Amino acid sequence: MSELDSSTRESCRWRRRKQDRPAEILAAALKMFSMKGFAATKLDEVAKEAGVSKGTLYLYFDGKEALFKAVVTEFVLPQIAKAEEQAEHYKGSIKDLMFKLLEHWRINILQTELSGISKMMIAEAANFPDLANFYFENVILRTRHFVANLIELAIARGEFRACNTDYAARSFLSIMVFSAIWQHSLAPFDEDYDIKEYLNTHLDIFLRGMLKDDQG
Amino acid sequence: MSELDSSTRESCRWRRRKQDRPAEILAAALKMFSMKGFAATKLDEVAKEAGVSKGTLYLYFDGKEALFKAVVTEFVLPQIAKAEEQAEHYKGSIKDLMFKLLEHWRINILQTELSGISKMMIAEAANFPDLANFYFENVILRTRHFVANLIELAIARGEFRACNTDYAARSFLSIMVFSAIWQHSLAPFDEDYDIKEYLNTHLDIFLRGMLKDDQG
DNA sequence: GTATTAAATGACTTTCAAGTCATTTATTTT
DNA sequence: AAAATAAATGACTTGAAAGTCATTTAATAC
Repeated sequence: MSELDSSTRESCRWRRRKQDRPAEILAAALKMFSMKGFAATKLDEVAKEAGVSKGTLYLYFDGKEALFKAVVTEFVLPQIAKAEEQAEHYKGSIKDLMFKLLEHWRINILQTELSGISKMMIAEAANFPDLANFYFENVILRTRHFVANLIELAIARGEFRACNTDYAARSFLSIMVFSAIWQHSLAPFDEDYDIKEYLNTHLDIFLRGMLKDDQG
Repeated sequence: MSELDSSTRESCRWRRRKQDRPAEILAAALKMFSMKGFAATKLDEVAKEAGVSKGTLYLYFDGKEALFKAVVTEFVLPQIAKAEEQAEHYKGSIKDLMFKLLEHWRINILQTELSGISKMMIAEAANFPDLANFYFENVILRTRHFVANLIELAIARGEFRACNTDYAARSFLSIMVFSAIWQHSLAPFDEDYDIKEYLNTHLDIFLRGMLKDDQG
């Protein structure tokens, strides 16, 4: 009944939808932050995108910074959890797992709005230290530990040569983060840039540099 | 005489220094753009840093965008020319040259204000497409061709294995650009981050991945 | 069907920074 | 030394966006 009402009552200037508003606002915020960055995103735009007024936005979130933290918590952290889980149950070589992870990154992060968050945070960290600290603690450190553990495991298994696992993890993650940054900065000017080719070439070089000579 | 005057005449509210103003303003702009990025830099701040009023700034430059292009032309392009020249006269292996280039990058770019320009441009490209296009054409493409040519030479000499030189160049440059980005974004939160260790580990992996098995 | 509640609005206030220009004053010319 | 020139100023205009709040109105309770 109320379903029918909602689509037929054109007389309504707006409807009460307390349940759905937060999610709709967060989706709009993700889109705008990803497209324009933190400072350049106007809350009026987020509100418009979410189909509400700016006042409503302040009804559900304390302001711009709170909105961003909510976006990270809602959309980014679950992705990390998913990667951790995938690794936990993986049976093959670390080399193969890294291919899988990078493929997942390309399809589910890079080519979606999520990659805009990586780029945004790194682009504006210097101007928003509180956000930067939040992101570093919750996203960067957690991801780095995850990758460093993988590399340690690969060394223990005799798959990778011994090295400083912390810095090797930074190298691997640099590839991913840089691809996100490029995607949202100069890639539009880089006419025959092929993301897949870029990631594959980079991973290929990385693995040749990490594998023991008898592996491969 | 005029030297003495300039230091003793305290009564002057300001002095006419048409010759020196542009360079002083550019140095101030480099500093501020590097510290805070393009959008967040206020021209009042640049003026203050340069020891002039905002009006004077507009006397010498057409506005914020013109100021940035002048900064790139004045400070960034000469650095690329210097690298091209260094390579031209280099006698050793490409591997050794790459070490040298990365060392030069670390000392003369990364740890100076110049690295802030790399970071700034990539951080804000999406919001300033005109600047981004200028930077891509004049800085990125030129640098990429430079590195791709080096790699091609290394392959021709039998030092590197055959590969897609364009994408291998992107990989190598990613390392450098990412280090600049990190320096000006999350490095301040990354407590035991060691730039030298990061660059060396990354270059080591890159070269092991590129060298022919009999080289090294 | 009337009263009550609270979701939603959007005009308003405030703050901030880009860009302008009439005025001031250092320097040069005569 | 007076007149002319142009370097430099800073108060002002303009516009934009964050955050507020008195009012409106959809939904619910009685």
